[in-house]
Amino acid sequence: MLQVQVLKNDLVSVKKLLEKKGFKETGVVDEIISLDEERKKQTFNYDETKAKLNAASKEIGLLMRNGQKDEAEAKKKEVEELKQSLNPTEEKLKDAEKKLFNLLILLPNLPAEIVPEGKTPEENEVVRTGGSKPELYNGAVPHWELAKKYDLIDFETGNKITGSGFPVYKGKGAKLQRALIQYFLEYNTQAGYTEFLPPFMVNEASAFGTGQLPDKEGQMYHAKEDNFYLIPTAEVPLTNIYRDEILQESALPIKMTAYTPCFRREAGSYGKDVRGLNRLHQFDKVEIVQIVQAETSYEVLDQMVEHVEKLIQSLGLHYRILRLCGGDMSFASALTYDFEVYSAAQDKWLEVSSVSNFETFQTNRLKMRYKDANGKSQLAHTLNGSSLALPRILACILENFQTENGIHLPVVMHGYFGGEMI
RNA sequence: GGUGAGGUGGAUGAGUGGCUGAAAUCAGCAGUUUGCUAAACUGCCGUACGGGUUAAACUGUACCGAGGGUUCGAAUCCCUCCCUCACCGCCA
Repeated sequence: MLQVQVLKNDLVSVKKLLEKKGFKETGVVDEIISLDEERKKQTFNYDETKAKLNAASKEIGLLMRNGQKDEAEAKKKEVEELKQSLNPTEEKLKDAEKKLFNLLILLPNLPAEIVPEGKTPEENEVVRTGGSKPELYNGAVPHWELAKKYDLIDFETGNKITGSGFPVYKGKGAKLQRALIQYFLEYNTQAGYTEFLPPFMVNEASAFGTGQLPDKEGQMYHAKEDNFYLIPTAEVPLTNIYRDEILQESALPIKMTAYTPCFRREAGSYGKDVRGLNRLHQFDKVEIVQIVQAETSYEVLDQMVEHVEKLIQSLGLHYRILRLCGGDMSFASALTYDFEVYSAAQDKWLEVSSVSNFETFQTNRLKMRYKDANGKSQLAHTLNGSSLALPRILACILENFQTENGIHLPVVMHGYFGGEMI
């Protein structure tokens, strides 16, 4: 959620930035500003009347104690009139506040200056490419066939017990998945991230805090009876750990990592790249989250990008890093880098990580602040990234390292997996 | 699921209608004192939104789990909901 003050400071640039993000109804911004004026005006009226009322009540108390009953009764009549005038003011105030809030939550975060213009994924900017493109042998096949051949993943059974997009990992497939999670967590904790194992369901306030609600309402699984949401990413429970808190500046940066399964309904994307592990309703992911001072967040973003890049490099995968264009970025993000890994048998780039700076967009909702050097509390910045999402990494490992004799795993995984080949 | 007890500032915890934005203690911050550490003493020490100011000072309102209600006046009384703890039942 943006701060009204930010909108007021530079109305023209804010509108331009919103348009860059693909938000067209910039008239909303004008409405917000006038509603804020109304809010202030009514706040003033309300407070003033309330002050008079409070003073009168105090007097009544005094009069009563002195036994001046008649005077007290007269005062009560006066108060009655004041109260009458308070009601409409209070209503106007509440109304303005509510309208203001409802409009504010519609606005996406403003994109950073270096975010490229554009509306579609094709307009994302390739920052750099790394690793080398694998040479496949003649009989190479896509990962879903390899999964079947080596009995690693059973999509049909997942279909039976739940539905499509809920694969069953089996034998060495399950073990490799576990080994990858273990490796990723280890890699993150060695870089100073504290490991967490958070709840996989969150309440409404948490889902709102990180921006999933109301923007992604239909994309989360919802347990209606308890009003809990299955997490679409560990970002939600992790970031919410510090909701409603004022942190000491010395406690920053806070660095967290967690493995969780992620649940996404993926409504509206049926039939699109859903083959095999490409797009699932439940998948595993190791996430990193940082809470930092405002001044350092872009530096930290670069560090996180580098952190993820090295992890992908260590797996020997061919990858590229994209700076997302305004139209392809998520609602809450100010700057996002996507990592895509080359899936050799599919001849496709698959997104395996998304690293973003949210600036104060989340912390404004979360009321997550810190006391700066002057003792003033200000909103912290939050960042997060995948490190890494499992299924597509698994798909690429299977495809890119397949040989006639089996799948030759990346060296770094040998120890974690307890073997070199599948 | 049943019964009982509770939800107060960073923590512990007092407070059953006005003198309570809230005692006290601890933690924290600043200072004084004493070779150092420690201790003692003094002061400060919630948040949000307004007014005010160059900035402060100062000042108004709201907030004692959440939302309603009673009252001139509510942390305090009433209602609804949420949560926590203890015991019982069920159970990984």
